[in-house]
Amino acid sequence: MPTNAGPMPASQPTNTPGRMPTRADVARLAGVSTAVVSYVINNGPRPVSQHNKEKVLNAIRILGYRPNASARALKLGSTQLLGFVVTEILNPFHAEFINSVDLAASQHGYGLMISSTHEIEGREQGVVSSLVEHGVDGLIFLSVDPQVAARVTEGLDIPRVLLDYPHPVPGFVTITSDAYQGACLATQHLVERGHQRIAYIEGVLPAARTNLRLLGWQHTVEKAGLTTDYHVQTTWDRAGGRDAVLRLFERPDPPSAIFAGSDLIAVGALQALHRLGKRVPSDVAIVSFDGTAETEFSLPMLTSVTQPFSAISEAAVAYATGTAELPGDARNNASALEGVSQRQSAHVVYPMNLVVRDSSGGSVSQ
Amino acid sequence: MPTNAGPMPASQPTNTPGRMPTRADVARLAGVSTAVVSYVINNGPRPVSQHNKEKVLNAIRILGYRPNASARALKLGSTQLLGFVVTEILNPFHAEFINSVDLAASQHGYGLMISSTHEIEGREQGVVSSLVEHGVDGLIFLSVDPQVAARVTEGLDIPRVLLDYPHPVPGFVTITSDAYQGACLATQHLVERGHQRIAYIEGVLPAARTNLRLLGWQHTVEKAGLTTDYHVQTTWDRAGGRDAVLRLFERPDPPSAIFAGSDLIAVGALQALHRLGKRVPSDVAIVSFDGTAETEFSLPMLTSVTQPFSAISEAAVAYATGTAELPGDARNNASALEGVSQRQSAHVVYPMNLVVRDSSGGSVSQ
DNA sequence: TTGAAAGCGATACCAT
DNA sequence: ATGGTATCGCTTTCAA
Repeated sequence: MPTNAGPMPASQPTNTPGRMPTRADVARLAGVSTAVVSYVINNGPRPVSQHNKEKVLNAIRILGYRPNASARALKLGSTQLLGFVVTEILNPFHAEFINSVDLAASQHGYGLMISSTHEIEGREQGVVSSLVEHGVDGLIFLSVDPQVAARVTEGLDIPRVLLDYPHPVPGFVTITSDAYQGACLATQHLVERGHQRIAYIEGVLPAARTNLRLLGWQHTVEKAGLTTDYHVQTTWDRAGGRDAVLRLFERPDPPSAIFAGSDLIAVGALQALHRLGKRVPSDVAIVSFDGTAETEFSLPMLTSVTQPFSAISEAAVAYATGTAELPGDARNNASALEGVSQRQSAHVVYPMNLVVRDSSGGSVSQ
Repeated sequence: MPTNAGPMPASQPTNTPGRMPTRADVARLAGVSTAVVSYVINNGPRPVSQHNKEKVLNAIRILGYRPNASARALKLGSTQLLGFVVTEILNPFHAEFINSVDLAASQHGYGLMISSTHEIEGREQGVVSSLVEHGVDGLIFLSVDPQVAARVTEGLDIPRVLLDYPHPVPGFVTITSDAYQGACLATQHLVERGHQRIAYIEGVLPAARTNLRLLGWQHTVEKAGLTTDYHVQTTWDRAGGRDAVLRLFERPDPPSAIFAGSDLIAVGALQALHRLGKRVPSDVAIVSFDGTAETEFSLPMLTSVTQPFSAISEAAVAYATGTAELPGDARNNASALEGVSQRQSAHVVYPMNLVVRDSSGGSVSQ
């Protein structure tokens, strides 16, 4: 036995072995009523004398008492839990949101239940049911089809937030970055570097969704008098970026610059260009979209338009917890129709930023 | 002046729309008692006639009834919730575990509460308290110091699992891959390709933790009669890998092969080698450790020893939910000392696998 | 300022 | 096979 001078285990509570202490135990030990214990723990709604407050705090410490959130939730009808539904956790873009939503939620005093559909068809229903039965106070969706999100949350009277969706959806708060503006930023950056053949690689979007990145690229390219001919569709992952570049460079007159619809696509594109013996940025320049952490450690480092992950996540949590103020006219259509409380809608858009690194020639030719 | 006359009396005493239907509503509509409704929902513990069962199921459908997990948890003392504590979500190694633990948990019918400490000193206490107060039935820790995990869970009587920790810890189930064997695999692979100067780059480990990767590399290198001189310590991230390579190649006789302690380090190393004009694998070969998704899309693709993420996560969930069988002698020290139920311990180790890709010359020099 | 007590919704035992 | 009901831990109104 080493003479471990570490901190001694704090004096163990000497209460009944198998049972967690309850508020009644605290009250008994402190010599007060259970109501007073509540008042102390919640700082209200009634005042407590300093004397009793200390006795209660002491009893709590001695017993190692922890409030039971289930009981609290049952009484109050609020769990202080938020549900986060995502299609796939390993996508770094999603991971960024998971990270910042987790932070924002804990700052608001909320717990976060995360559920991935693992891109399994029809899994949304089960995932949401589980979350709802656990009593989440609000739901945040990422990369989930709004139609599906609406269907599986039908009849629920809790705030629902859709992340990264470019259109308003009745009954939801939609929060997104300005993909059009971001695409313009990215493309304009390449135009200004003198590129004439600027390609756009993207994954396939659901038909219902306006393709704002495409629009931004198109408008910017056209305004510069360049061709919109270099538009390739693929899948939203690394393999997609790789394949798209391979196709692009089968053409007689391949592009000199690429705007990639996501970081993942850009990383795959980088790999393909490397295989083809093309140098980045001297042979081909690239700007990516999203600005996840890996853009800083690709070869070369990726210039990208970045998502305001924190701002979006904070807003999402604020709405999901009911903290955020809705726009003034948002409660206009509260028709009280058939008594179904029509949840308020809002559409919030944040601007994106251009971060110049190496892949666009940012710190090479200038 | 808004005609806002305060909160509307939204609730009508009749078919109150704002209120979720309860078991009593179902019982009333079905014309049975609440007990019968329970028996139907839980398939027991008492039998119910086919006739009544259908009436109840019907009523549930009509009302859109959802059981209230808070009430259930209060009565049963079990939330069907697991807590997952991690230091940092954006680390792809962690994301792999989040993904596979989420999958395993939902397959077991459990919800997952995730909390990151965001690597903030002392944040573990608050994070665990929140999880515990929400009543999680078990806790899973990843990359959390066992001392800290033990301290912040003191006095708790729920299963605690430590992921990716190489030693048994009293009161915890520790689950890990065999890092020693993995390191041997990786190093041996480089030895067999004829490398004489094989470096090992790793991050700094807590002093209390046996450095199994280092041991595996050392033993394998020594057994081959090679030098153990190329050992560099850095940080466990991409920047660390980059810096370590830069240092390594300041030496007069730099290594011809690198075993990287993590994928992130390998990716940073790749970047530095690129800067230095070294080609991978022809000038320098690399094998990485972990086998996260990005190893398939680095330039070149990384040969790596891979973690059995699914197997580890499934075991973790099985233990955390109390489903898994503990080894026979694990309950030996149930001394019932002072009535404090001594939780069982176990240490589970899974083997790693070598996946050969390009960075080690795997598909280049055959 | 404090205590007593009525519920929140679900479970399951004790009756029938 | 079914109904009535005490109970889980906590919040808060009402009474003192």
